[in-house]
Amino acid sequence: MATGREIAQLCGVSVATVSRVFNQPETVNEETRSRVLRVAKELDYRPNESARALSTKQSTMIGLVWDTDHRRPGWRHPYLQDLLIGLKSALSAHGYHLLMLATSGDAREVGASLADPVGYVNMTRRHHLGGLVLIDSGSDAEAFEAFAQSGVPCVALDVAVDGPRATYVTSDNFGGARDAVRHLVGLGHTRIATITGPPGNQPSDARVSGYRAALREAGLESRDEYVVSGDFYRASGTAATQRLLALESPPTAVFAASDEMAVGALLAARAAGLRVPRDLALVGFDDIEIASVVEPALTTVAQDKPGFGVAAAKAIMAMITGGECEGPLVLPARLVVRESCGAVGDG
Amino acid sequence: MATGREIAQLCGVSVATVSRVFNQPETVNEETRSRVLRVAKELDYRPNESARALSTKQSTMIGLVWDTDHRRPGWRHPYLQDLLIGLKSALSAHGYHLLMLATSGDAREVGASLADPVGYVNMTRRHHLGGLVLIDSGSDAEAFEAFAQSGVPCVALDVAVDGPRATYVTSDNFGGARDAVRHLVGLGHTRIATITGPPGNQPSDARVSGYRAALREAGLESRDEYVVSGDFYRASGTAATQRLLALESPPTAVFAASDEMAVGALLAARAAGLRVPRDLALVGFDDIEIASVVEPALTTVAQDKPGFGVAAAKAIMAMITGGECEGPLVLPARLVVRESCGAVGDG
DNA sequence: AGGGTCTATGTAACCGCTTACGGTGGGATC
DNA sequence: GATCCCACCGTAAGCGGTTACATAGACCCT
Repeated sequence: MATGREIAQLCGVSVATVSRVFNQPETVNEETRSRVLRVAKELDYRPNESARALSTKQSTMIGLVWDTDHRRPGWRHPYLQDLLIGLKSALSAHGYHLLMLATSGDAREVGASLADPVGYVNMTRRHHLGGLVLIDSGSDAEAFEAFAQSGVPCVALDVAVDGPRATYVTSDNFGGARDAVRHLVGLGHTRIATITGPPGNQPSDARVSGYRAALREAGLESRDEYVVSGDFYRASGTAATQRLLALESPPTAVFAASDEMAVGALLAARAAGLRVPRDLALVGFDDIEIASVVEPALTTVAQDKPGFGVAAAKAIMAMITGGECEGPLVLPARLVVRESCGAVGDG
Repeated sequence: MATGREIAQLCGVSVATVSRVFNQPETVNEETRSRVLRVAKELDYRPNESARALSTKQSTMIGLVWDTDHRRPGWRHPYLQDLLIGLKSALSAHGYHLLMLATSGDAREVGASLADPVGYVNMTRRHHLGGLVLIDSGSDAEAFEAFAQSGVPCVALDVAVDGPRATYVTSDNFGGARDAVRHLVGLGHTRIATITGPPGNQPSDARVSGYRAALREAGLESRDEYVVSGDFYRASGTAATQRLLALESPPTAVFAASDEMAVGALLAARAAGLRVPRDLALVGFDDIEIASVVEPALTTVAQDKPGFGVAAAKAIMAMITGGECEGPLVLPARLVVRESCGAVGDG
């Protein structure tokens, strides 16, 4: 690889000038600049990122904190791939790259884990990362708080954080859930239950609030027995539905806080001999791929999946360049009506 | 952040000694070493990766080449998430991180794209990456070849590459397909068709070979009209199936080279008033999440998804440390029998 | 003509770590 | 007791950039 020094020699200028050509082009004479650029192109010069980072104490990398170790096996993030696509393309536009931080330690003690956010933060400093993207991995709000407080620009997904240079992006969980339940209400249901995510999980809590709000609006009482908690996984949706169906006055419609749980509910209904949507209407949340494929296709609340990545990237870049961080970013959540709610084709 | 110099001063040693403590511990006196380590711990010292990389011309990062830009919208890699989990955990064990390289250019010409592998390769040198992981993104075999030839250790997924320090990891597509079709043969089918991936796609080609081999074994003739090509997407599965059903002597069983296409086939069958598996048996490939959820659940060939990541990481690390690169790694592909082939519970 | 300004460039220190090379002291060897 | 070896450690030269500061010339003004 050609170095700046070589270019300098070939052009008869100093390395400082070469550096300036790339960093403050306006300060160098038109003719000199083009000469340097030409030679640089000929030599296929690429500035050494390590040297640059060492010198400026700033790299062109953003860290991705995604803890996979403590997950339940079988768990899949509902929209990781789209998120990455969005993140990557938005960061690319600024010349930034995404660094997936290693989580477990090794002999050299590179390690970091959510249990030890300090480790991550130090990784961040080690690599002079420009910022951090935190992917919600359950109920790690406390751990995330440590990141947010560290002063490193960071944006969390699906969990509210507070810190000097921290924001978060999340869907309009409240609104999405409210719309879903409104739709059910509009279809004539009065006994509407909900299956929630794990207690304390923020998106889940917001969805429950939306559910409650829609009931209130409609003048329907909200019964505690109709709010049963799951954990976002499919099996919990099945179990929750079984409990609901065993009630003295079982619901005629269920709003599940995740598509996985909605599928679980579907299985439970099927097992109980109920037909969906005729005997039990179902609405999910997330709009994962499965949603459109199950029989009947799942009515659900879709999130702007790549939008998460794009929004996160924008927020990070804003903090890096501007310094000020924006307030929480909430993305629209849109009800997509399919078959499981009994209103095919309706909006 | 504490630097090596600070530690050196506090310990009354030179920076060289501090460096040695971390890189060649055996060359430094027991007592000195523990003193340095203690102070390092107190100061929460973390070596500066940029400086280290600059000095050694080797970073602890592996590049991930995953071109999302030229993809059809809506396309999702069948097992990206598992792949990443596997990759990440295996790399972490060696203290390595995964860098998702930006693909599109910006003002600073950081850019790189599969169309310009040289760009990526330069990114690689810029960051002193230890190696590259190439994710198959269609039929980019030619582009990948350029990476493989660049001399950077690289391992490709699902596409054979050849180069001084390159290997690839793939499933036993041939064996998996053969098992699938054998199973169909064992069920009594004699008119078995296949829906392939895009022509030239290596996993697809191997699956077709497996299909042919199983027919040959069974003494069944392989008719050209029974081999219709798709593109891995769902819609192509539907279209292909329609063509197959319109044949004079339509098949009674279809082996699709991807689950997405199998689902497409399912839809086509349903639309044609056929019941699966009674009127048409179906087997897919990949075992994506959808497979177990559709009605009827899809019999398919499962790949060892996290295994891809782990194998890729191992191969890379072997090349980095050992120098020699291993031959192609082929992971087992296992037939999982569900309902769509008509042999529930059977092995 | 002398002084002030502005532009374009060079000089050199520095970022934090690695490593080749050389030096020191103590024990073993003859 | 001179020699040699070895374990341990320091000195200093990089790695390839960035940037504060200095310099030099051109131009304008009084």
